[in-house]
Amino acid sequence: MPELPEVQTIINGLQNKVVNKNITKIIEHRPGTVFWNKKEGNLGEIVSISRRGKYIIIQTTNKCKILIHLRMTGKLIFETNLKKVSSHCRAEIIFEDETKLLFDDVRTFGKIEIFSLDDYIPALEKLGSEPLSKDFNYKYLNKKLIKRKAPIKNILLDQKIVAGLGNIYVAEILYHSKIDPRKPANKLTIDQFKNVVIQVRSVLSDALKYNGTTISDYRNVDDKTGEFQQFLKVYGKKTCECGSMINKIKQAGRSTYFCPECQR
DNA sequence: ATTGCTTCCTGAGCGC
DNA sequence: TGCGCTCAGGAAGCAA
Repeated sequence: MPELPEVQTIINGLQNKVVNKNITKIIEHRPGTVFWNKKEGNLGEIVSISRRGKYIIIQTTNKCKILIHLRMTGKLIFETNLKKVSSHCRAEIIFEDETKLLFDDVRTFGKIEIFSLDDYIPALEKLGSEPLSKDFNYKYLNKKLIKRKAPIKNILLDQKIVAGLGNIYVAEILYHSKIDPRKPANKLTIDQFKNVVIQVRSVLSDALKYNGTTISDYRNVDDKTGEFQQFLKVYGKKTCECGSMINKIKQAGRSTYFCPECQR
């Protein structure tokens, strides 16, 4: 569910709400949600909140890193009433001033992991380049994809190549790039790589501007929806602006939407 | 090394 | 109304 723009919107919302707050405790309501990769204890105050791919990274004064992944249906909701609990509350991060962050997650795939600051975190090390950074350019794509025969759709979903894209944005990016999602990655031309890079940046920054996309579950820290769903061109659509029907197929077990006329 | 299949879990929406 | 089926934005783990 939450992809880069949604995760970034959540982080932006957290900045002026929880930075500098002292974490009293983390309550786990559902086993299998919170993992301590170090001795359980005081985390201290929140120093910074950042993002890598779809991971939220919270650093604290006690040399800890809290890694949060929302997976499909996870939400982080800031709540000033300590007693209030959401419908699928899996964990709570409680602050000294009696405010808290609710970790709500219907499908329970999301995780909160606590590490020491200098721990090696394999999940982060494996990630590919950040799509909005300068490292992500056509040369990088060309180098990474030259031997990849899998469909370009599958490759763009691979976090080891680009970190932060999910099913919705990949569909939109390939639509704007006018590329057939079934096309083998190594068959793209240099011009197409260049175009993909441009469209990745364009779609993600537009989505960020509109606080992400809400299809069903996604909410920001104030429990508000995003607005980018009104700008989607193919994902979940029946017809293309060109008049032809949008095709819906399965790729690697996930639904792919594309316009057979506009995307070649 | 790369690929694609399965799995984790709950809930919504559909047809009958 | 209710049952059973399919589907859902992610990614680790596994086998081929």
